[in-house]
Amino acid sequence: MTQPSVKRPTIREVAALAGVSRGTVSRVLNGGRWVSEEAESAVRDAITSTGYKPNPHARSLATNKSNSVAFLLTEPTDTLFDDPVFSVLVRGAAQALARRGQSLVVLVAGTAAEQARAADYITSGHVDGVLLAYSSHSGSQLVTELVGAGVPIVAFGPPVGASRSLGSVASDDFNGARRMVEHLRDRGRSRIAFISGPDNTPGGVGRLAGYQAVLGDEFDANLVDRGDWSPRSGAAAMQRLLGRTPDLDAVFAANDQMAAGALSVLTAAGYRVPTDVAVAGFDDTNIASTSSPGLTTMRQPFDQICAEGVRLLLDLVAGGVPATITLPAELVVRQST
Amino acid sequence: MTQPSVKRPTIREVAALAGVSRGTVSRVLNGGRWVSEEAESAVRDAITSTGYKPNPHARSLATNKSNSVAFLLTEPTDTLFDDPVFSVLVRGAAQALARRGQSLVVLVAGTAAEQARAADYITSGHVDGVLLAYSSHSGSQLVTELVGAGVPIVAFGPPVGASRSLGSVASDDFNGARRMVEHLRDRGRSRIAFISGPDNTPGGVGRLAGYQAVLGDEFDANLVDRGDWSPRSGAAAMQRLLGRTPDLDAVFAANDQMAAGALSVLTAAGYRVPTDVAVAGFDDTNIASTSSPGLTTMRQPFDQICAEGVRLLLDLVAGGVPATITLPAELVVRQST
DNA sequence: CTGAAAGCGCTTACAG
DNA sequence: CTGAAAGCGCTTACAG
Repeated sequence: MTQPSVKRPTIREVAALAGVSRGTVSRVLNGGRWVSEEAESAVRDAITSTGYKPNPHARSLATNKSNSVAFLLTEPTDTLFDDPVFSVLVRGAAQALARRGQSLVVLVAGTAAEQARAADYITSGHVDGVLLAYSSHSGSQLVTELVGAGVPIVAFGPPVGASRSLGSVASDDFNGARRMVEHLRDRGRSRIAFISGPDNTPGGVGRLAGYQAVLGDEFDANLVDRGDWSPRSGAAAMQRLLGRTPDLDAVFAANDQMAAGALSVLTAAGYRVPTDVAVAGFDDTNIASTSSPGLTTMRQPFDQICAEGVRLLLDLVAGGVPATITLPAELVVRQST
Repeated sequence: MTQPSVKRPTIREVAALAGVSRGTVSRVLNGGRWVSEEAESAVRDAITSTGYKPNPHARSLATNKSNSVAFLLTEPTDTLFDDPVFSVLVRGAAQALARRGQSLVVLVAGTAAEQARAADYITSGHVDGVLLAYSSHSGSQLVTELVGAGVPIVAFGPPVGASRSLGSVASDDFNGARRMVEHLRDRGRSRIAFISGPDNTPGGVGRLAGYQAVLGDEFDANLVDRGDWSPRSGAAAMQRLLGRTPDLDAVFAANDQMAAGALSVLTAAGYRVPTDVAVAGFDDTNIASTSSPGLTTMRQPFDQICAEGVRLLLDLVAGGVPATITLPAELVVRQST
């Protein structure tokens, strides 16, 4: 037996109570321009006394704006979603949007079926734009489709591929990686290995390039291996590196998770960290402060990244042009180096 | 210069092309009952040839259903959101909802202002119901308000407080904790410490009770300390425990994060894990498999939890009554015990 | 099984 | 500054 709940008040009730037309109420609701002071205050009083709240669907229907955006995840497995970066981005984006009266819909689209559904959902008008989380090739077809449909999109991470039509926000991977390698050198390390992310991945490219840039002539391909961002892959890469270059005295992984994986392999193999081998990561997610020893890492300014990403996207929705924003990463030194 | 994009086809175009009324198209769209085969196929053809997609806002306005639910986070800080459990729940809930044609809106409401905004958002009709993530006292006022407004709610975690009006889904904390303590005893441990979550917290209560139940007469209050779920708090609790009961030979934390914090303190203090002290957690989040040594833990069946939570909530939205579901947790043994 | 019509609750030119 | 009215794109009794 549901409550015979009284019907919610509509703009009609408010108008009647305030003694004005519905149009006037609407104008008050939408900024209050072209409304006399008396009318405005009468309307505001009527709103509070009736407890009126605008029906968002009616509004969206009339304006053809949903006032919400999608957070689109196109990675296939749990591997990447488990990445703490995602929860930080989701939270940050939701908060930044809320401040502007917009909301965030989470779309998980790893499988082909999910991607088809996501494309449908997005192009149906449920959302005004899309925040793209670390999308690599796995989502490229979907992204291409969305771009073709004219959907405003901003990617977290450096632009890849169709960058002309996408906005993007990222931390400065190149200089961040350089900074970390310099830090390791300052600590007296000379055989610095690098565990990169997957090829062609946002983030993967720039960090490797930064590493190479500092090493210059000393660059040794044997000191470089690759993971897929997961801790497990970092551990495997570390194993291979130890086999190939047992004289390494530092390892810098392109994210914290792989660094943590590398750390556990080193520990298990009897190396002391940082005495024998220094370990460094990238991101400064909670895994960095949690592992023992604590992980030295480059902190991505996630709050800023989210705020700028949201701003960029809403600009695009309002008819602006795509921009690319790069923000500096900051060195955070802990016990591992 | 925006594309002078052709207007999207509406139900009107589809009806015209199919040679039927808009009502008939609508019936096809909504299940196809009371529609002749010829009419149905004509409509379907018209839909594909026009590329028609229903406008969700028009539909919501007419049906008074939003077809989306909120994922509400009422914890104040980053501490808890950093908890990997959240990203798992968000992802799982979003996927379970997508399968049913519904979507998930993320609402972060830690501050009072955010909670007021969230209440407004929810009661405005943006969503049909709420998935409540691990809400303790911090969100109780908001929850009370929502319950009062008749909003369907399902909580992740065992019911606390106003359980009569909320549905809930949780893993079996009590028996899960019992199982873990028994495992530690099987491993020959006799001085088993426990790090609990905050008082009155869903999850915190049952796990502590399970621990106590196994120990019975041997229960020693000195072996129990408390954290706030964060790694840092687990480390602090471990420190206190070591000071108070240096003879402990195992520590069981109520979640993986606190276990990881405890682990790092033990390691730093020169204890060998598990030789000197065994360490166990709860949840089986990625932190458990990442730490070294790997953490023995109780795995929560998150996929099931999400699926059941969504089912329950949609039932409630459809007029059902609140139910409480408890799912078994599973022991996962790694190197730390 | 099907169509005509009312209704969902807003917004927005258009006159004044 | 304000009201009357059309329009946004669906759904759903109601007749037939």
